[in-house]
Formats: sequence, C-alpha cells, structure tokens
Amino acid sequence: MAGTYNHKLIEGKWRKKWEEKPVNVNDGIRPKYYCLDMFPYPSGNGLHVGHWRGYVISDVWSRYQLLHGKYVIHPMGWDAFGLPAENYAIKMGIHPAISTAENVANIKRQINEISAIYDWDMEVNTTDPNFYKWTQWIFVQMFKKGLAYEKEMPINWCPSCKTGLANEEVVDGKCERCGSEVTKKNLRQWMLKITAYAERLLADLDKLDWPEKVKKMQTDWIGKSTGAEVNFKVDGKDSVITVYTTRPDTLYGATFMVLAPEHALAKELATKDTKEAVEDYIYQASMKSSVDRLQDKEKTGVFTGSYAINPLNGAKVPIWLSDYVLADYGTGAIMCVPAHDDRDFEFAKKFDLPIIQVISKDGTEIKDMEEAYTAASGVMINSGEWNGMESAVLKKEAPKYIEEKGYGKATTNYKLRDWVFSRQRYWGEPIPIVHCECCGAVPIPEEELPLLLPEVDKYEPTGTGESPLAAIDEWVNTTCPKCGRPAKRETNTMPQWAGSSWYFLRYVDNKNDKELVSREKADKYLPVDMYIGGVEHAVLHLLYSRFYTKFLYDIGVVDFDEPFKKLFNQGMICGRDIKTGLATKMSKHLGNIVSPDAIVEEYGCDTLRLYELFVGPPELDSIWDASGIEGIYRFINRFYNMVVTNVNSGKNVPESKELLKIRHKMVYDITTRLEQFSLNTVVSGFMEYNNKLIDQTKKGGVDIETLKTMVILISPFAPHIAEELWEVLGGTDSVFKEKWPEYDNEAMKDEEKEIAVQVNGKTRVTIRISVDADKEAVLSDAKAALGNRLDGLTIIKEIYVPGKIVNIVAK
RNA sequence: GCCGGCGUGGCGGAACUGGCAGACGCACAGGACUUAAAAUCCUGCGGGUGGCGACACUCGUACCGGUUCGAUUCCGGUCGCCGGCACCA
Repeated sequence: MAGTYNHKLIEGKWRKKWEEKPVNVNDGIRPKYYCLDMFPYPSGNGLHVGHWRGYVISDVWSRYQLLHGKYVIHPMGWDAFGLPAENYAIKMGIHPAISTAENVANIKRQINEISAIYDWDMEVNTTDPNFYKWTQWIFVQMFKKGLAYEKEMPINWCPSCKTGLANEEVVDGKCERCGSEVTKKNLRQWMLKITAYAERLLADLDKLDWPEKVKKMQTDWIGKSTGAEVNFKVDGKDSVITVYTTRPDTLYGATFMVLAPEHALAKELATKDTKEAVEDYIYQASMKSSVDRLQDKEKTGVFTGSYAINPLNGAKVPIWLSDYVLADYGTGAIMCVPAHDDRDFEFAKKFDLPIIQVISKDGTEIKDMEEAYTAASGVMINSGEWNGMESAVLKKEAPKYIEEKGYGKATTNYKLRDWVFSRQRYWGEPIPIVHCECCGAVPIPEEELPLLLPEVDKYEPTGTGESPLAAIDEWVNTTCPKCGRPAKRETNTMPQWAGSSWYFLRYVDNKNDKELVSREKADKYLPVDMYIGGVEHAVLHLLYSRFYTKFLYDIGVVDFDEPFKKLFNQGMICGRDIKTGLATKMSKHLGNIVSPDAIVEEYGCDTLRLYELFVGPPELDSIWDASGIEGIYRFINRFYNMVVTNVNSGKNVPESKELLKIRHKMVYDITTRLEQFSLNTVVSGFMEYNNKLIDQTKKGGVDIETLKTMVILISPFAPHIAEELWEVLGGTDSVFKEKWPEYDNEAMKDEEKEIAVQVNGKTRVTIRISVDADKEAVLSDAKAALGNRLDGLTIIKEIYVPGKIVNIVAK
C-alpha cells in the first residue's frame, strides 16, 4: 500500500483541472473577500523560499475564505519601476523594460508553482503606461489641491545612486538601498504635503486591525507633541523670537535660548564683537553632513551677543546658536531649561550657563545638580505665581495661560515631514508638469496622460542633480498647455513608492481607461480585507498608501479612507552564513539563497506549502533547514495511505461515538488555530489527527464523513492532495465547493478525563474521573490512588479544580 | 540613551484565560521486514541518583527574588539577544 502517492501525477492532474474550471469565480452573489499580497519587485534573482512563505500564507487564508462561501479577490502584480533594473541597464545596456519583462515572466512561472488562486485577469504592472497614467493623474489632482508643490531645499542626497531620498529612505544616515553615506544637496524638489494628513493618519490608526507594533512605529514616526509657542522679544531690538516648547510649565526656569544655525535671525543677532565667531559657526554647521551632526557627541555652540526677554518675568537670557537645535522642527528656536532637560543641562554645563530648578520632588531645591531632573511630576518652585502647583497639572494649563496673557499660543507639532517626491533617475514615472516662464508650473491636461517615458541613449544619472531625461532636448522642449509659449518639461521622475501607494485599487478594474477605478467596482470590491507582507514596510509603504487613500477619499474617488482593514506581517526566512553558521538574510551575495524550484520538483507543491508553514510561527523569522521536508513528505504519504486504505477496505464503518468525538475535536482545533493564524500548529494538528486516524484504521476503520472532514480541513493547505482524496472519497465536484466544517461542543465532550493528582504542587499520580463527578468523589479517588504516600502527613487543604487537577496540601 | 519583543531538550518548536512542561516534527539509538540496502513499520529519546526490573526519587522553561495550594505563564530586579526610534525641545 505504501508508496502509491505520486505528487507529480496528482499535482499535474489538478492544476490542469483548475485551469479548465477555476474554483474561485465571481457569481455576483457571494460576498467578496479581498486578500492581498504585497506585490513583488521583479528581481532578476527570482523567488526564494522566503517569498514563498508569504504567498502560501495568503493563499491558505484565501482558500479558507473560499470555503466560507466568499468570492475571494486574490490578485498579483509587479512593482517594476526602480533602481536595480536601471542599474542593470547602465551595466549591460539593456532597456529596463526588457529586463523587467524577462524577470516578470520568470517570477510568474515560479509563483504559479505555488498553485495559489491568483486571478491573473487582474494583473497590474506599475511600468505599464495604462497603469502609470493613473499614477500621474493622482499627482495632477494633488497638484491642483496644493498638495504637490516645488521647493528649493537641502535634501538627502545619495552620491552613489545620484538621487535624492525621502527621510524614510535614510537609515542611520545611510542610503536604505546601497548603504552609502547620505549627504545634503540643495535642489529644487517636488514635495507631497503628507503633513496635511498627519492628524488623520495618527487618529485613524485606532480603526485598524493591525499589529500593535506597526501602529506604534507609525505613531512614533508621525511624532505628535503638544505644547506652546512663546514669543521672546530681543533686548534692544524690534525682533521677536518664537520658541516651541512642550514644557511651558518650566518657563520660569529658562536661563538661555538656542537657535538653529540656519535660523533666519541667526546672523543679525550677532554684535560687533561676536560677528566673526557667529558667521564662522554658521558656515561650519552648513558644511557638516547629517551623519557628522549625529555623530558629534560633544555639544558645540556660540553666543550671539544678544539677549531675549522672558515674557513671564522679564528675565534677560542670552541667545546662543547650536546645531543640536533642528531648523526644520518647531520654530527652529528653543528656550532652554537646563534644570529639567538633559540636552540643555549638558549645554549649560559646557558653557557655564545658569541653572534654575523650577520643579522639585518635595518642595526643596537640589544642591549642586549633577543631572537634569526630568521627572514629569513634582511641585513648582522659583516660579512666581505658579509656586506650589503640581507640575503635571500646570503642564496642561500653561499653554492656555500663555495664550490668554498674549505671550504666545498653544501649539501642536509633528515630526512627520513633507515627502520628497522627486528622483533624478530614469526608470520611474515622469512627473507630468511643464515649466513655463509666464505661467510657472503647469500640469499636463488629463486627456494627454499618460506622459510616456521617452527612450534615452544613456541611462546614467548625470550627477548634477538632473535626471537623464534632461539630456533629451526634443522631449524637454515643449509648449505650455496654458499659454502655448515655449516651455520645458519637468525631468525628475517619481519615487518607486508612487505606484505602490495605490496599486491595490487598480486590480479590481485594471482595464478601465476612463477612470482610475470605477466607483461602482470600488464600492463593491474594496477596500482590502487582509493584507499580507513583510514588516519592513511598516512605515514607508503603509504610511504612503494610507495617505493616498485618504486623498482619493477626499476627492471622491473611493468611499473609504483606510486601504487595509487587517494586516499580517510574516517573518523572514533566513539562510545560514556559510562561514559563520549564523542566521542571516538570504542573499545572492552570500550565496545562501534556497530556490523553491528543486524542492517542488522532488517533493511537490503540497509538501513545500506545508513545510513553509511548519518551520515556525508565521510572524517570526525562521531559519531554513531542508532536513525537515522529509518529515512533511512522510506525513503526506501516511495521510494518503490512511484515506485510501479506509476507502478500499469497503467496510463502510459507521460513525461511532469515539470517531465522532475525534472529528469534532479536530474541527475545533484546526479552526481555532487557523483563526489565530497559528499556522505552524495547524500543520502539527493535521499530523496529530492523522496519527489518531491511523490508530483507528488499525482498530477497525474510519467512517467516510470523518475522512471527508479532514480532507476539507487540509484543502487550503495542501490543495492538490485534498482534491485527489476528495475524488477518492466519491466527491464529484471540487472540494472547494464544500463548506468549512463546524464543530459541536456536545459531541466533543469527554465523559471521562485523566487528571493529575498533586501533593504540595507536585504531580504524584494520575486518575481517571468522570467529568461530572462531585468534589468528594474525586478527592476520595485521588487519596486512594495516592495510597501510602500520604502516610505520616497532616492534610491542611484539599483543592479540586473541576476537570483539571487535584492538589493536596499536607505537612 | 529611550520604547517594544524575546530567552523552553542535540535542533525547529508546543503548552487555550496560572493547572501532568517538552505536543508535532527533525536528528539519533534499538528492533521487525529483506539475501542485503533503501523505503516502510514498531519502540525509546531533558538531566541526575537508586534498582536486574516494570519503577521510585530528584533537579529542570536565561539568572535572582516575590505572589499563589500550584508559575514557562503574573509581579520586581539582573544578564543576554533581536527590532524600532535616536539631539523632534
């Protein structure tokens, strides 16, 4: 009987049948369920087993929804703009469109090996003009609403990629993509005003069924703080300096003020004596890269020679410049309270500035402070009319007070910055703008979209801050759509995020040439119910997509303002570093990429699907260890043989109480584990129940209904063998036309149970009890089972937790 | 530095709201079948002590302590690893 399972025959047979007759079709009646994968970048390296895992997880979930009577929207597409294809073009002289198409074909072949229920009629590709037409259209809408604007500014510049980067793309002062140190460069940039949505992006996180970790990362990234802006007059001048503080309660403790070197007033605050030093400091600061600025541990600064007046008490405080104050956050100027802020304390110590304590633990002043007192609560001292107040209370009331007195106003600030949206590279969506001397920046009329990416001779970035498009005169020179006079095209392209920020909307209406998505289809099929992908997109892609969706909601394209209701982040599959043996990311460079192709060939798709899940909890990183595959393959064989043996025996075993109990428990276990996304334990559950049913087979056989139930349960995980066995069990149509089984608590109940009997918390024996036995009966059984173990002990307490445990406390 | 998460056999990992720690699988060992091997099937498999023996006792979920009849689970502290943020006033 053994060895009759043939994965090649079975998988080939069902793949063909599904192709002829898909199992997931839209009949217009079933409710929709949208289960989305983060679409891949079509890399030349192809897929490795780590990519597979995410796609297996989403397919299991999709098929599970299918078995709940849903029409599952489960599409796939390609995030195909971006640097690797362009770098390859520079090296090999092959047009990115060609290498991208080759890579797409290869990866599509690999994805089909998964046998997921992807609907390829919905396929999208961000580099397809029919797709990027709408990426450009969104940009034009944003421009019209004032959300896309130009700005000359120092931006993060990667000297290796020769392009500007968004803040989010700079990691530890280095380029997220290539690891080069990021410098600053003054360039005219297109910006998207994501800050206009900061509050909504923050508040609406509450609506989402997302991992807390991701919500927290977004919360931190948005970085909301509340406080007050306070106006300080400059002594002897007309100027006013506004500072932002989250601790207006400490205003009496402000002993100096610091401005960012880039602050507009920095130069004019200098006096005759300080002019040279001040200008030198400003120059030095402008030369520093962001990395230098971060790495300087020691604080630097220079006194301007001017003083500011504290509006509250009229105190004269010196004004300093220092690069520890950021120019682009708050007002670029701060009041310094060294007694209660670590950074101000350090600065005060270094430059010997006064320290005044205004919050105290118990009303007394600390003598010779050695570090700032940063505790959030305490009693106010040295603070005039505020003395004796609780600082936490004052912190809340002070902004109002400051506003009433006319010293400033209550303010909210966000760390989130506007999004640097232009890239000086070739392989991206051209920004659909024309620069006209008379009319300024003019968007290309919507009916002229898409603005096609032209052919170029050289893909190489110029390095001057202009994209290769700038070299194509006949493309650059055009006429103004508004006044018709000669004008020049914008030559920057969009970042890779542009397409991925909205692609999920397009799948459901990918051939529409009138609209981005019809409102009818959007209402019917969107938004995404479940989004599955890696945690590396926790801020970038997921924040941008939320921003785009909110914008499209505001202009009436869609009727929802959050794109992804539920999010699941799968862990990475790591390889081992060949030298050190340590777990590490799979990479071509390390030569430790495991391709799924050979595994599918040898063991089959079902085995690999199950193994991908069995390696560990889906949300955690796992290390790939090929030796475990054998175990799954053995399990599939045993399962196949178990079912076939029972069918061939011709016994037609009736469903006994025992079999019924196994069946219902099995449905309960598998369903609850699956609902909790504990997919590794679902697989081990299949093994457990298979072992039980093998026992039953030996004892006399298993009834058909139980076999059918197990086949349905396993079908989302191992669809080919499930279909095959469904047919063996007499099914005439696909197993995916069935309903997910339900369990009955009554049928699952045990009449008898084995429980542990403990003495002083240590298990001594186990006894079998009837579930509805009363406490006395159980305790007397337990004592009898313990026998002479209680001899010489005095029983202090007897505990029986019904159906669980007996514990006798004795001395 | 701040904020999260984690730490269980030789290995991957289980253990639902505190209730028999180590499910399931890998590796390993022994046995059956076979002329033999592979495959398959059966048995064992955290450490220690005692016993020919079924077994008994004991330690054990990073470490120290606490709460509890009972702690891998809850609380406090220490160490280690991983992730996020990092002069945001």
